[in-house]
Amino acid sequence: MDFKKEAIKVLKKALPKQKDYFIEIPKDSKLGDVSSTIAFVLAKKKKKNPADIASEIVKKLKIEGTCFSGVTSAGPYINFYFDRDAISNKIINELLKNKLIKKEKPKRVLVEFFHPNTHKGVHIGHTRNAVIGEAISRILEEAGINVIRATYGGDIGPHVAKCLWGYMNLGLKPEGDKGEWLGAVYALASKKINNEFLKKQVEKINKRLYERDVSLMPIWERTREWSINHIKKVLKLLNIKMNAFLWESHVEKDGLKIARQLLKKGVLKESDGAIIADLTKHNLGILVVVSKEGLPLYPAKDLGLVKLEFNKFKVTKIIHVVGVEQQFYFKQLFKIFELAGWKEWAKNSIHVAYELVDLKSGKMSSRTGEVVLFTDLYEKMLDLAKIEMQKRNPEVSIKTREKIAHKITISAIKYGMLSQSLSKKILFDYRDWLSFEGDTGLYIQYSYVRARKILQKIKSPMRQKIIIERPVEYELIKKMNEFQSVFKEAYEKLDPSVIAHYAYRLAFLFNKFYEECPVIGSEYEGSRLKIIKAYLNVMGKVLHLLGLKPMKRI
RNA sequence: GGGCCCGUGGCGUAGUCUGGAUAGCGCGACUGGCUUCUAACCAGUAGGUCGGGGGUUCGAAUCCCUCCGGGCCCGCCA
Repeated sequence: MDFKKEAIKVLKKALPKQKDYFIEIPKDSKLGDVSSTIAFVLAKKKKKNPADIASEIVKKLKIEGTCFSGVTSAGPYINFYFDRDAISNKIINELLKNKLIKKEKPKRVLVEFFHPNTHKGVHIGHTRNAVIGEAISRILEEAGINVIRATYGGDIGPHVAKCLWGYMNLGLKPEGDKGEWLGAVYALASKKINNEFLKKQVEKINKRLYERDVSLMPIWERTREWSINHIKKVLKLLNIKMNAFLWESHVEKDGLKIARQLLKKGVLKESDGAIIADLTKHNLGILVVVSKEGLPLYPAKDLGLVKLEFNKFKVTKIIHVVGVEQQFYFKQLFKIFELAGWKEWAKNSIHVAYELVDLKSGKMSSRTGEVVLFTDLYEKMLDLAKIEMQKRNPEVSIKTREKIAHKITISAIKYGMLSQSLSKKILFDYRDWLSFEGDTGLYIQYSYVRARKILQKIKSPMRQKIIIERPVEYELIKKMNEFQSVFKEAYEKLDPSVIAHYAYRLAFLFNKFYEECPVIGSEYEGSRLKIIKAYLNVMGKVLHLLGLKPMKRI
């Protein structure tokens, strides 16, 4: 139900010639459900007092037969009021049909996200990326799009060479999760490799990797597998199901070939023995594609990747969820697509940029080991959730408690990563994250569980009509009515934080409703039951879009 | 030198695209509310030059200009 359109219909009859009716939704329902500031504009033209104009307009407005029950002028503002019961019935009935979103024509889109490298740890920066990517995937799916989830990681190159150097020379023994342990080896090796002699050794290993030196392959394959297992473990904990794992080692050869072809075609050129893209004409500087050693750099690999992604997966669009620090790089890359004559690929490659997760001490660095690993955060939060569960619900079996604690933890991590705007850095602090109070994932889940519990306990049939007894009921219904426009905004911007912010406002109003409006045994039981059902529909959808599993109990 | 982003109470953050009626919210502090649908909740109090200055406008946190502070990117990492 679009409130603004309803108000425009009424205004149009009295003022047919206007292009814009300056409609807005007042923050405070006391000031109306919809309002117009058109009097300001007309006052200026006619050189009259806006308040007088507003009251003149109001006299001309006819609301009989519309969904409005009143319209008044408050100074220069024209405020429309609904018949709360009637409009609430209309909204709730719409929401109960559960067709909340209009589906688009089916299309195939590839969302590329997460991007952990092998031979390095999976840290909370990767986690933000993964959670954003998954939420974007779900938003697209909700709109009717067929989504391919893919992750693309570096399993070859200097960082792998360093790690392998450490593995072969530092005499360390694998312990615990071997993939995670490799991350530590990488950090230690980075510290040790501090002179030209050792750097040369690492360079040699790197070269042998690209040459697929048979003496190095078993060790590379084995360690790579450890990392991939760890990466899959993290994805499982986050409940993310990837359709494709793409690795640099799969695309680097083809990428190199393409780079050489583009060199021949004159799209790329040679400089100091390297192959570069000279984009200075386009104000995009210079990008080195192949090193003077003849090794494919990141851009070359991306050339191979884009071909694989568009051709193999038959998608019309690729969304790259990658940190904002690579924004300039993606502009360069997409420009190369254009210059190479791949117009469709250039047009349909999108970079969704988000800010990084930093520590209070500064940037995270796998190289120095200055990172918060995903598993560290997860385990600390899980322990806390378990302790709280034990305090609150000691009667519940340990097994059930553990399951619930896991869900609480994942909800908190995901919501925490999503509720901040994409353009804002997350300054990670354990004190903030080790709390399940206030604006957290648990708050959202808690409101949902409360709604569910009431529903379970009610046996009486649903009353046919909504009766608004308390203002909060009306506020909650209006908030639920916003879902479609909120979804549309998130979809158009490819920004899940829009949904997360909405989730909090919605849960906030529900908790208030819960506090103020007894349901079971109340004379409004039937009406409120319907509100709760609608809430479960809307919040259920919202939780899903955020990648959260709706909880049955806490 | 070129480009991008951020700056809102002690801390964190929404609102900025699309200007509108007293700038929302969380944490922290203080106060009150569980024999009542689970209080990881709710209500209330204190706390704000919306980084500074100029401009546009009937009206600016929001648009434009400028300055300040912080972060990121720009030839052989990814």
